[in-house]
Amino acid sequence: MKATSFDIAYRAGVSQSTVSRALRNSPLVNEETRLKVQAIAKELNYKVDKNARNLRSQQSNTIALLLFEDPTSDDSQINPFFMSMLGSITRACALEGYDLLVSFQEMANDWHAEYDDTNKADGIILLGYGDYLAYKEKLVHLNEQGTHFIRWGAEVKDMQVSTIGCDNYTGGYQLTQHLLEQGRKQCAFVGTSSHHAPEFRDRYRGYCQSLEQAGIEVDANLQIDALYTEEAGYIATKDLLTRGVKFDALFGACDLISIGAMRALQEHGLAIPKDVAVVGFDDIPMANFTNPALTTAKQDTLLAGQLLVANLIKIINGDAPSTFLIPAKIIERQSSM
Amino acid sequence: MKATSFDIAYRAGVSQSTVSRALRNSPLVNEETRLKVQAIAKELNYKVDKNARNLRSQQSNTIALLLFEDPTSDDSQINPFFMSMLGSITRACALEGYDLLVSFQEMANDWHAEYDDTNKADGIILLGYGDYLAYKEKLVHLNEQGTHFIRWGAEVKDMQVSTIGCDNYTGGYQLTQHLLEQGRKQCAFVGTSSHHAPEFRDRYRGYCQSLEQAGIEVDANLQIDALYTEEAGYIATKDLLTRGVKFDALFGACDLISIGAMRALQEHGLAIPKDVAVVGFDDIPMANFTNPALTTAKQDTLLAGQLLVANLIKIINGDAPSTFLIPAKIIERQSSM
DNA sequence: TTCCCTTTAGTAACGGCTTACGTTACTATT
DNA sequence: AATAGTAACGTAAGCCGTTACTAAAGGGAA
Repeated sequence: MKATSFDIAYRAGVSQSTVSRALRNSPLVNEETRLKVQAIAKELNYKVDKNARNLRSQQSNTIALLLFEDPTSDDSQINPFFMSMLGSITRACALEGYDLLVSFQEMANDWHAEYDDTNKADGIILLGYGDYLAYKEKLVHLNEQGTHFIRWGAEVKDMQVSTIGCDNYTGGYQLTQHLLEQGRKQCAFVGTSSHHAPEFRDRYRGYCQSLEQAGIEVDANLQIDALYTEEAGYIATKDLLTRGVKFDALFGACDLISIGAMRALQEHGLAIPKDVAVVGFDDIPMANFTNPALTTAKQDTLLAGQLLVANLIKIINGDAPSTFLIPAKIIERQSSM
Repeated sequence: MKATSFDIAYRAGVSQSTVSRALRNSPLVNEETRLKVQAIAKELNYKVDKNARNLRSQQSNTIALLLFEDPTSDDSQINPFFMSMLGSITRACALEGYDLLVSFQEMANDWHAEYDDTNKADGIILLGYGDYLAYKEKLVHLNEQGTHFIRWGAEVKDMQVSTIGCDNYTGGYQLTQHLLEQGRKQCAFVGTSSHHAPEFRDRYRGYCQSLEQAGIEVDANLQIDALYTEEAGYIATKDLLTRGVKFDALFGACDLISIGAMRALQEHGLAIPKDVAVVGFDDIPMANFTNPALTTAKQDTLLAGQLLVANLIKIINGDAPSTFLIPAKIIERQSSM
């Protein structure tokens, strides 16, 4: 049978409340008593019952991480970038003394009331892509309910929402600059530019800015939609090629897209980077192992995780929402040089 | 303020216990009453407080996943294979109605008393590599404490422990068979063969079995230690090459090792698969994107996750521990053909 | 009508902990 | 000596559900 604080109290000859205090190192209990209690607790292999503690103190010391995947993938791989985020968030939580509840969700579901409301978690981290409009609606709900949450991604306009995100705009700008510096003139952009994927849109805006600044007109024919996956990148690039569009550089809106694009290019007999220089975005582990290795904009997932967790805890403790942009760092590899 | 079952009881004109029953669809409450209660609950946006429920019912409907990483990596990438496992476990938990608490641990820590004991989780899933001896010791502790747990990996001898694992032996055998069928004669094995890494050892045993069966003597010079990482595979292979060992095939004990090995081979001016055929193990996402794409033994992570979760739940419900081996499936790609 | 069985609710006892408040025994103050 | 202050505990009231036990009402059989 599991020992309770009463068992300890009995053996120590003190009241149960004293046990509770002693175990929490309260200054209200005498050092001697405290040591005795703690010794007995250890002996009995006692562990505080988290449910009881949480119920009483009305907080769980737990953070819920909701990971949204794009709807097409049921059993397929999760984007490695989010996996990396998950890793750093896990670590950050551990450091801050919080437990982490992980849950994969689809946007359509009623996730917005499942954690904070039930006292299972003190706050929620939102991570992932998804239908942006539906998403925004749910964020409003969360705000109305007074749920503590923070999200990763591009800023949400017209709303007071804590957001940690990458500086996609500058990242997109710098990547394009890099391509131009390599002497490339016609740079394709594979990835949607619409507001449904705000991160991609911002990268696209950076791309446009760079081109315009260099006096190059943005050519709509050089942009083609693609969402998140290797397959999407492959198909879109294939499409571009069969349409006979000419380009000597290709900017994939995320690494997976770029990897798919490289596959399409190589199948088409094009050499990378000789015929087409390719860049991606994210710096997923794979990027370093493609052939040639992929130039990309690294998002600092370690920092991102730390900021997400630290700021969420601030929010839990009553601070106002705040927003941070993390700079992206260009990692130059062979695919563009 | 958050609504409690008392609030609902008051509005519905029934007792709080009736509310509790109604919300749990107990047959002890009249249909009409039940619908009324449920309607009010919905209206008030009521959610059961998990802490109270768990405290009372002495179970948490939560599973804890402990992920062990090899000690060298602090902020580096987690092995993609485990990430894939994590994904499938998450999904399996969701399907079974369990929440998932994720925690990264180091073997050295006191993880063996942190979850089940505190009623935070009903059971624990152990995942990852690590110092096997220390690990085994902790497993004994867990067993003594009556903790409900299950693990992924090679079987642990002399112990009653539920284990789900891949059939590493047969996988290793088949991969080697595959290499032999390609006409390769001298096959290097990069990966430790010691009992510290039981998965690797089993793969090595399969490798030996295949060679012997083909009448080829196992050459100790062709085996070199390497643990888990790309870097380790790179260094080990480099070592092999500088020692002037001749081989026309290379079996990496896991994909990351093989990827590192391929890097070393290519730097050394060797063509894959022409000069050296390479195979790996795991089928991590990267394996499909290396150049050339890596032939490997796919571990069915989806099935693995389901089995881990399903069997853990059985154990939680009082069933005896049981063990399953999942077959590996050879995925033939260009690196060996 | 009487007795018994069902159906449907209500009452109240927990689950194990935190913490506000009350109590006791001393020491310090005037 | 009377009073105040303090350190160190004890008492008990919750936190919010679940569920064993009890009760009331209605129906059918004898």
